[in-house]
Amino acid sequence: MMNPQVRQDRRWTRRKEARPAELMAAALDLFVERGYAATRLDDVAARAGVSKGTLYLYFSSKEELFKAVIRSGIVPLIERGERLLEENQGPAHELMRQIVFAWWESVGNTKLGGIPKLMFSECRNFPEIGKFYYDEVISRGHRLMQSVLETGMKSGEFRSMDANYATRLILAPMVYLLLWRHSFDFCDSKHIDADRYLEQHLDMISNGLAPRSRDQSNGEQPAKVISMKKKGGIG
Amino acid sequence: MMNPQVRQDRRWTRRKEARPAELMAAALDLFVERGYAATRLDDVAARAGVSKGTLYLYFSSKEELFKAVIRSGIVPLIERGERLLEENQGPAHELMRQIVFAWWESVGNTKLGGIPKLMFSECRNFPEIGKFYYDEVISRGHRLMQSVLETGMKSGEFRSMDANYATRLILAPMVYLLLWRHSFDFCDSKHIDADRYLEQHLDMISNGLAPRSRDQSNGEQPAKVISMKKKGGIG
DNA sequence: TATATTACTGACCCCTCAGTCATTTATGCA
DNA sequence: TGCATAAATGACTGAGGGGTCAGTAATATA
Repeated sequence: MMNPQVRQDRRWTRRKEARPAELMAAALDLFVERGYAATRLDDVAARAGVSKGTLYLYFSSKEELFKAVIRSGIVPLIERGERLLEENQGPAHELMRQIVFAWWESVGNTKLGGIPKLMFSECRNFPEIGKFYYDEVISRGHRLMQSVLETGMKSGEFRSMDANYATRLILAPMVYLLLWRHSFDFCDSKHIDADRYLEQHLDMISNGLAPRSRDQSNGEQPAKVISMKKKGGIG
Repeated sequence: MMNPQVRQDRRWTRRKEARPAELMAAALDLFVERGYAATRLDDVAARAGVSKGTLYLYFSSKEELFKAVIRSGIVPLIERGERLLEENQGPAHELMRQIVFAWWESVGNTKLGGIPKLMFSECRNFPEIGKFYYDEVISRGHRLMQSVLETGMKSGEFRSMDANYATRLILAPMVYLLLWRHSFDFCDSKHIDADRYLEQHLDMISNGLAPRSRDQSNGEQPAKVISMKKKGGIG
């Protein structure tokens, strides 16, 4: 809409190349803010600086627009993550740090962070898109983190455990942070500081709740104190 | 004839007392399955075995029905959680176990588990309900877990750390499990086994990824190997 | 400047669905 | 048995919004 040439006299200009991206950006904003159903195509078009008719020149339906938003927004990101892993071979815990913060900077802390929220909300209504997102984003992201974990286990940096579930448990608080940001954060007087949250996440998954040797000595073996073995009575 | 038991000849019966609960149950199912906007009141009524007109005898609007579903479904649960904590005073790690699994049995593994998903999806569209849910459920649940954590820190069972963020990090994978169940689980060929997932969660937050002493010795201090200190190069 | 092309507009169509209400049916009571 | 009343129905209404298309204005070409 902001053409550098002086265009005040023109009612509109032809910008075939730029329209789809602008429409998708506008749609992303509104879908994230209001959800799929509550987003009106008139509003999407208005935000992109065109009329609804123009929107239909580039996207054949609301659902197609939705698909395009998801695809174009997310696929480049996961590819970037995979490249990042290939290029670096440091210790597993360092790789994990890097992935966590790179993800936060390129997804969590940008408007793209709204996409996961959107997908969680809508994937039951659009199973096809849900499957696409699962295959192209979730499972690839999962594989990425799992390979880091398994590397660390092989090297002895991490203890051995079920890598599938451990991966889910590492990713869960990250995704949860995103979902929180795009839902309840507005109710929360003390907003989450993402860096601290992620920092403490890394700290907790590596060190757990166990007291460090220097912290405290209460006469019991830490390993015994902190183990939560199955189905005990409540004492 | 005129036998109250025989009702095949009646087109419908008067059941003033039972209707609201049946309508709310039907609405919960459909709201969770399809989201608020995509749920038709005709369908809710049909599932409850009445007509749409009857629905409006008991709820003045779709939004009021939604509020009623949330309120009636969730408030008893959090109260139960608070009672559970008051009644028990075992070691912190045992209390945590109990809360985690009690929550799973009474919320996660029932149809009530759909409510958090619903709230995450819709709270931006219904800020008033979102605030209500935040105050009456989220922050109370948070306080519950945080008090367990702080107890454990005071007793030396847990190391000391920021209790607010630690609480979030403990609750996040639990809520995430719920959200997953109600969104992407249908795409996932290997469905999450909730008990194993929660078990491993308790294990990870207490023991972290650090190798246990008996697991492996690679010549470094475990405390050093597993610590993920800030901003290192990738080596 | 004249003509052809096409990006873009916006009024309109039509269906869906929240919400209404006149009517019908069940039930308590005399 | 009949009447009064409340519970339940389902056809109806009107607004909102997805989707269309005849027309208009910008640009390319000559």
